[in-house]
Amino acid sequence: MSSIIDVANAAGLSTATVSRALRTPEKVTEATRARVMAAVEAVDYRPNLLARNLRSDRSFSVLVLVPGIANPFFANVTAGIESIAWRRGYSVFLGDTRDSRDREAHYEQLVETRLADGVIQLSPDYGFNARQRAASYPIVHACGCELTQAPSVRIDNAGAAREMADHLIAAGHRRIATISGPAANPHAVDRMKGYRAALEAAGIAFDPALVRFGDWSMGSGAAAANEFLMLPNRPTAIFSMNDEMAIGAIQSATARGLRVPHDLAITGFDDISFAAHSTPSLTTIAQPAEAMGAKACEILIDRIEGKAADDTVHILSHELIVRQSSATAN
Amino acid sequence: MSSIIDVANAAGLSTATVSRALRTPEKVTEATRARVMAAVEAVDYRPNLLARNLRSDRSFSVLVLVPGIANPFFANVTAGIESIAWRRGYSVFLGDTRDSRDREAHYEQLVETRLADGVIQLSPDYGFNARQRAASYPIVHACGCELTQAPSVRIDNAGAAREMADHLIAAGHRRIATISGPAANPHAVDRMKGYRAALEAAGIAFDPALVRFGDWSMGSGAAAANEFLMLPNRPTAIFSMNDEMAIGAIQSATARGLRVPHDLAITGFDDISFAAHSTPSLTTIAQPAEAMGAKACEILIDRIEGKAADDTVHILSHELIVRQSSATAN
DNA sequence: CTGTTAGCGCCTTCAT
DNA sequence: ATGAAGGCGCTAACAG
Repeated sequence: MSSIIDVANAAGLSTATVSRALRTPEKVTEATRARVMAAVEAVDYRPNLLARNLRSDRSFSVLVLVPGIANPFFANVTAGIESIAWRRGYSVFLGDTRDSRDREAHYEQLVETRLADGVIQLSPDYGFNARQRAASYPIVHACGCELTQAPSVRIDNAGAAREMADHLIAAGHRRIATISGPAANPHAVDRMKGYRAALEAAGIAFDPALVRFGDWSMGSGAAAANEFLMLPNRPTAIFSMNDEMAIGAIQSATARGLRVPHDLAITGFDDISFAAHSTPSLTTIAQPAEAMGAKACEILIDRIEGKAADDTVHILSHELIVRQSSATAN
Repeated sequence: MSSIIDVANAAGLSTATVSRALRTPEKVTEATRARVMAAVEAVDYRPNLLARNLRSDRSFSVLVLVPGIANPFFANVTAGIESIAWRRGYSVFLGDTRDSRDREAHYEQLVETRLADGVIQLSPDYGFNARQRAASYPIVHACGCELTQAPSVRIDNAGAAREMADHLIAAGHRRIATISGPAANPHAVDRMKGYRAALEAAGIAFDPALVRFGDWSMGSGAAAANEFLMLPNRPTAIFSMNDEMAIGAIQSATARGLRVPHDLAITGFDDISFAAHSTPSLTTIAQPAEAMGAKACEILIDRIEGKAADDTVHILSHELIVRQSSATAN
């Protein structure tokens, strides 16, 4: 593997000149630049970025901490991150935490050992927030909750949930069940607020029997729906806090011979690609997943490079997408 | 940021001894080891891995080239890769090629510039295979096709497609349409072979009118199904070459008032998580996505570390999963 | 068992 | 505009 020394020898120049010709061409004669390029070609030179990074104490890579890359929503956020990182010349380390605090901590070592210049956190988890305060390196949250501190990107989860519940109420529903995420999950907490606010505004009493906590998986959504449907006075609508659980709920309802939305309306949250193609298609809240990742990545790299230190909470806009699963019965 | 020198000073030892105490504890006294540990603690030392990697000319990271991380199947393969990389102390760079040759080439620079020790390729693309031959660094294919060279991991795509078509034929179908991936895609080519072999064995003439080429997306599956269903003599079954297109096909069929599987059987390929929860649930071929990624990663790291240079094609077993979408009519 | 020394490949003063 | 020299932080000889 040829080094810059080989190029220098081949070109009859010093390594310093070669370095300059490659990195700051304007500081070098047109002629020498050509000589260097020829030499690079001749010895098939590729800079050793390990060395360059050591020298500059920068790695030009960012770490993305994702609770699970197999989750389509997070995968989309990650895709948004990658697109910006790519454009700005950074690589991305994939840190799949699998919701494990231990794994998360291990991955943070990548930054502390100089292998990454900063991190983008996709989990809204509190614990990490707390430690973040003490962190000496740049962190940006791409999927924040109300309590997430700046710099961060998020949507108005409570507001979006409120809109969805309002939508169901407007369609005439009074018994609206909800399939929440894990009780302590910040996104679930925020969305629960919106759900309850909508009920209250409509004068509908909150009924704990109409709340079940899933784990965001389709199976847990199916199980929750089954329980709701065995209730003596069963709900006429189910507001699920993500699309996967809603899809599971549709499956349960259909298996019991119920027609969605005629007998039971079901709504999701996120608008993953499968929402538009489920049977029936799923009414949901569209989150700008890629844009959230992209924005977070822009902010992070700006920080890393010492540009304007954005210290705000960016609230991107969501959108209620009405599809078949909540269409007004007729 | 404290360096090994700070630790050495704090402990009253040389940097070499500190390094040894940390990396090869057995070469050092119990007592000095304790002193070093205390000093590490005292100055809050974290090794600079940029420096270590330069010294050893190794990066302890692998690059995964994935056509699109938002694709659930590839996301699962990637998760399998990450789990092994994690276990063996490697980090993973996410190289999302978005099916672009240009992006792929750029990402390969990570290896050539010493930032990654090897690459795992998820695309079965021919072009890359060709270049691979000349590559000077370790490459392993995780989702190979028949033409993919070793070392690689794959399933028997033709065999699996054959099984699926046989399954439909056994259920009494004679007009079996197929929604293929892009015509030149190696996986599509392999699966087409199996489809045609099954027809031939059953004495069913191959009908080009029953073949449509999608792009693996749900939308393309829906469009293809629509075309099939407008045919004067329409098919009674559709064999889709992935689950997404099958889900799109279910949507089209249902929208036209057809019942699946009663009026039209539909099958997929991959067994992504949504296959089991679609309405109706989807008959498909289960590919061991995580295991494929994991195996490929094991092979790659073994190569990197100079262990047994596995130079074989690993064919993992698939499984036909029969669900509602192809249940025998009754 | 520990210390001294050298060098991985690059870039950046400091000279010229 | 170019060259010489030093050093980023670490570890692997080589001595002792």
